[in-house]
Amino acid sequence: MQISEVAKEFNLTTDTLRYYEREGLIGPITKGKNGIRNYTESDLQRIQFVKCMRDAGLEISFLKRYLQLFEGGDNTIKERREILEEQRKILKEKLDAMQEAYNKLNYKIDLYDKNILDKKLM
Amino acid sequence: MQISEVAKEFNLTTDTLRYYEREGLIGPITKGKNGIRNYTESDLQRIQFVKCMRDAGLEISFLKRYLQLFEGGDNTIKERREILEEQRKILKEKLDAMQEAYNKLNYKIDLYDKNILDKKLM
DNA sequence: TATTGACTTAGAGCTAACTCTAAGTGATAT
DNA sequence: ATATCACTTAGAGTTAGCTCTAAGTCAATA
Repeated sequence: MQISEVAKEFNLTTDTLRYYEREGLIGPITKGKNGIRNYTESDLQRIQFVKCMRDAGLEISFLKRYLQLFEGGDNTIKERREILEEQRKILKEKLDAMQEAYNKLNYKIDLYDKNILDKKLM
Repeated sequence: MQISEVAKEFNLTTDTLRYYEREGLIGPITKGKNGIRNYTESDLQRIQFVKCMRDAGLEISFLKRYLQLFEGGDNTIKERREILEEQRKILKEKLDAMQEAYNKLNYKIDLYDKNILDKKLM
């Protein structure tokens, strides 16, 4: 599969895909003798994972470290687990903060609908 | 209330508080004749709102626009409601993406705990 | 054969949101 | 009186994560 198709499939730009590769999040993608990237099924699986985690706001540096450990084989399992747990904790905190803001927005919109705005509160 | 106390209370830096003021998210904070900022109760309420929304990832440009409309009085109510709704939608999408990643992390950690790792999956 | 269009590279540029620096003021503690 | 400390300003610097530019290759179509 060619880079533009992959980009389309995952709603990324080709620049971003090459950038992720440079950063070591994916690949290196094998190239035909014309130098053109050809993405395999397992490349796509990896991109899917990266995309999901990036959409949730996980940092590239974390993903890079985790995926490098993954390449490192079974003796990295313990550390991998730790990293995942640490990221889960960070994610949970963000989720809670966002849920709080979401509730607040809902409440506010409700006040607008009921026309009972307190002029002192934003 | 003095800037450093406010910073402590909301877990922000004094730099950030002055930055928010420059950007028009809060204030202008009134100053004593020595030029030192003195935050009022209503300044704190506003900072609380801004902090909550920023923690959820809402952009400064949105907050600025919303709060300026707020200053504009009752004839901005319609537009304010629209902005809130637009931001709620964006927030909902992010929340969903994060929930998905969170579930995936939970699942993965579970696999690590049960020692049933598929070597092909990250 | 000429041009179009997708691909390649290295590296520069951009944006949001801070964060820091330098130079200065003014009140309090020794 | 001198030093310390929190505050002030304008403006420069930083970071993450892209995003764009320029120059070039190659295959397919007019």
